[in-house]
Amino acid sequence: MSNEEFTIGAFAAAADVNVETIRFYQRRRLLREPPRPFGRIRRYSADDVARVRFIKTAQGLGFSLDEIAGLLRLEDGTHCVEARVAAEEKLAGVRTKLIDLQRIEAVLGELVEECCAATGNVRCPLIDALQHERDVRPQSVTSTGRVRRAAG
Amino acid sequence: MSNEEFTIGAFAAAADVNVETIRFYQRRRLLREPPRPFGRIRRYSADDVARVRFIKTAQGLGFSLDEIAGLLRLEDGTHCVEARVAAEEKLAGVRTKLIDLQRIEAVLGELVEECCAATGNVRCPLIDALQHERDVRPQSVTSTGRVRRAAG
DNA sequence: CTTACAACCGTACCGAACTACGGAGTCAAG
DNA sequence: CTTGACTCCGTAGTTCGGTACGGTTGTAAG
Repeated sequence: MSNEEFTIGAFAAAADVNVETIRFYQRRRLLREPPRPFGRIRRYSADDVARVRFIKTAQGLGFSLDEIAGLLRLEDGTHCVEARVAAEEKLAGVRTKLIDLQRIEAVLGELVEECCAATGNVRCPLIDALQHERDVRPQSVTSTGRVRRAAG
Repeated sequence: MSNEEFTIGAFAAAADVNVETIRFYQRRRLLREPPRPFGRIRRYSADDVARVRFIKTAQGLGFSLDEIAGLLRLEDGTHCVEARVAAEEKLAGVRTKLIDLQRIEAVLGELVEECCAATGNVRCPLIDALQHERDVRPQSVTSTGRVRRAAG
């Protein structure tokens, strides 16, 4: 099942990415470099393909390559306790994302339902949907609202 | 409630981004440039802050600035029919993201629960979680698996 | 054994999304 | 009415995530 069957070209095609992307991920240590038996060509397995697809999916969900590396490290069996702590943190982040996405989904769903029903609406339902728990008032450090820059 | 009360500095601080990010978004037409009455300084409202927060949240969910511009355009009331079609498309994408996130959540949750319970697992549950419906077999265009590059 | 297409590898370049810089103008406090 | 922090604006630089290029080596078909 997970024999080394793919050349890098077939591997890239199967994972639906560029060959250069594979090499790039190898440099970033997101993918292994399979052994190259005596100056021969490397071969890849279906597991590698799944791994790349996972990376791509996670990226689409807003995770950076560093974060994805962190997720992938969770499962390698070693450093059990750290993994648990890290997993809990990731989980919290994932659940926040889920809530935000669900709000967007709800609003988009309504938008499709009602469509033009609400003419003359001034406020954006999409933006309002994500208003939860954030403090938005001016910080009035001076009477004119002068404050230090945020480290964006 | 939505008076023009913030200078750009206070605005950026309230939205937790860099001042330059505000200007950048204005150039990208993601944010309005409030009028500048006779060589005076611009002022921003709490609605502007909410808009920036929305942009940042949507980015964290994997939307590009162009996609976010599309989402924001959905709500401006005009072009009703196109908005409905666009919203339906966005909704489909959002639901895919939701499913993937839920799978990641489930696996992370289990990871936290069971932790080291499963020693000697070879396959990654995280990756397996996202295996749904994707075709992963080699394309064997020739007997050696030579195929065109994917346009990553 | 040639020949053509891949793999290999280092380096250079690319677009997206910021981030910094510098010089001129604004403005509130002293 | 000066001073210093802040705004404005154009342009240049940075980081992230690839993508392209070009020369060398591997390899399968003829």
